[in-house]
Amino acid sequence: MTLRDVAREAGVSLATASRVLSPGTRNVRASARERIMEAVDRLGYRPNLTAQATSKGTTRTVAVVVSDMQDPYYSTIAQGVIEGASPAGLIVTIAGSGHQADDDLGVVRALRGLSPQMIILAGSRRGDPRSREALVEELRAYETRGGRVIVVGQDELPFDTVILGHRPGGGQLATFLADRGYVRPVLLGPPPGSSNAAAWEDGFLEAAKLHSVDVSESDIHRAAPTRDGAYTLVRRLARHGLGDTDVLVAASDLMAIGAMSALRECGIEPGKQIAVAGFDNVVGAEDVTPQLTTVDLDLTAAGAAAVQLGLEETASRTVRRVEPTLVPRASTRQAGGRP
Amino acid sequence: MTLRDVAREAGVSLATASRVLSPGTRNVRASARERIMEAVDRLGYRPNLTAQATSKGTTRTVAVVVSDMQDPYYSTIAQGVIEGASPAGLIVTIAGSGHQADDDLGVVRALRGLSPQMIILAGSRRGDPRSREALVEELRAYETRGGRVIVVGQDELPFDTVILGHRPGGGQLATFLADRGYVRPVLLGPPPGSSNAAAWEDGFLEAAKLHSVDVSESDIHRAAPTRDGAYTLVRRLARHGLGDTDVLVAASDLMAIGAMSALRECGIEPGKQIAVAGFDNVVGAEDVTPQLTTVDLDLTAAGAAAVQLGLEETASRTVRRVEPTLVPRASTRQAGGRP
DNA sequence: CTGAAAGCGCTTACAG
DNA sequence: CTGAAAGCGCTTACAG
Repeated sequence: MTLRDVAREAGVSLATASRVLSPGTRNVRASARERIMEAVDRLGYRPNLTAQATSKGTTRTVAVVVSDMQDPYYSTIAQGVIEGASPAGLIVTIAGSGHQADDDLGVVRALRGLSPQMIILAGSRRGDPRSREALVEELRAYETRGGRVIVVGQDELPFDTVILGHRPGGGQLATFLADRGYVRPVLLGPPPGSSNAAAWEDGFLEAAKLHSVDVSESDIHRAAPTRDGAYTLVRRLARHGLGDTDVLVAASDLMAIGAMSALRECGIEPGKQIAVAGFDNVVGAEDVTPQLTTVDLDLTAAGAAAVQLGLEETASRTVRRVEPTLVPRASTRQAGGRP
Repeated sequence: MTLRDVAREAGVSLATASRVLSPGTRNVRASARERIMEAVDRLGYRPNLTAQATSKGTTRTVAVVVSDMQDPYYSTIAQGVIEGASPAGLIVTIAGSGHQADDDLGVVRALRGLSPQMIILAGSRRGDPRSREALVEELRAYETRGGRVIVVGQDELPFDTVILGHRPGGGQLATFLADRGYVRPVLLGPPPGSSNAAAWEDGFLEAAKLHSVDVSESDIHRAAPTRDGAYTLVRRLARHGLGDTDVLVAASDLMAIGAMSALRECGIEPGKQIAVAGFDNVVGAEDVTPQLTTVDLDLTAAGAAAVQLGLEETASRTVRRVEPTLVPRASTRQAGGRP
């Protein structure tokens, strides 16, 4: 079933059949158009996208690069992309590396060969300068051939970007906690290398300082940005004594949730003896006990915004922001450690 | 940067350059091979996968079709696929529909045009017979052109299949609950149309009957298979009184978690007055209070198994099974409603 | 409005 | 072992 078959069936040339089926519908006589569409239906013709791609140099496809399929942070962005792409008739393709160690570079390389119309980079690992350089170069080359690249999250790459609310969200959280009387926070973040987490941390520390809440380097602990990473870390911390810590502030809900379980197992009631706050507002954040105070990033909107941005032709680097919303819940309802 | 450039740079013909770079590495003199590889490096040549695809009719790509990106059920299978595909040098592409209403058919149609080497169908919506017919036809056509299709989950499609433990898992759970003394279960399932849920239900009911636990049609309630679906349903049920129900058995952890929150808000302590059990063992199942009893399906293994199966040439329909494991936790620790 | 022809970047018999 | 040539399925100036 090729276009040639359709053309023959409709009694026209390959060229006019192509003209009818391609998006940029050129002028074709109505009768011819009809016959062709009929033939398409009758034959069950399905255009070969890869052939279109080698001919036009691009596919009506948007590729999303994520670091970890399993992390709700990424799957929510992906969902937003799907929702944004669907009305535009674009099909979305999600690629992620299986191992933490793999950087985004390899994935982008493979993806480029597929000639998507745009690449949305949602991964947030910063990587060393060397591989960052290589990544940028790879993406630039892709742009040169007409591709669009959109970054979601980090604000450090020279491409059109959708910035999430990590920084202001961290700030809102710090202000909220200070208002509630919490003055001895301990931060649970990922190891260096995540620009999202860095923004969150900066935002938090800045606002904390403004409210005279002192957070020293020794109050910041780092672990793999997963449920288990935080769980293990907090078990260890609790063993050594959490001192007069009055609130645990995690870089993600997943980490916060792991932290809560660890506290509980160490005989510390989360939300009671020590408050807990997360980040992201994932499904499930309101189902743990106590319900988790967090910051909603509206990741779905961010994903959709990325597609929109990719559909536009921008003259220079364009940045779009998605605003965060503080979601206060029971895990920070008790008064602080000190009045 | 095309193969032609590489060939010129290496002083060979397009043909031999192609022979060196293609997987099925035919005999090429070592010196030529070296010069070509050098040229590839020097020029930063990246093969155009879509061109390869139109020429060979297939891409070294595996496409996964899911119903909902956000559901951990699907993202875990996807992760398994990625892990299975990576060593084989296949890049994976995940496609899902944004809306519940869209069936898998449209996605498969679009995907076919991309000529992946295999399509892994993880969606579990059964759809009406008509669209099922169309889906099968579409996939058959794809197979005819050399593609491989693997179904994960449902056992009702005429293709190679990886069967998950919904049926035996449901049975294990029923047996376990009966042993614990629970005799008045209420089931929380999705609306008809999910074959996974149907298998789970069958397995549960069959084993329950074996243990003289009676479950009538009126003990089975249905809602959207999401956290919110179950939450809303259980709020409603609780208002009308849950009677002497002693355990809520949900078709997924997500539903179970929503149910727990609903119970709690209605003044019923989950795990205490009414036990709760889930299915899937998602991240977070051990972080709710009480920790959730569930069944682990090993979805990662299933995803990897699907890729393996797709790599093999099977003579006739081949079925692989992944065994479920019961994970007893605190949410079913109390004695049953009746001794 | 429409067709014949060249071209997209690669692969693969076919003939040396 | 290697090259010239045909072909994959589609698109798009070019010339009617």
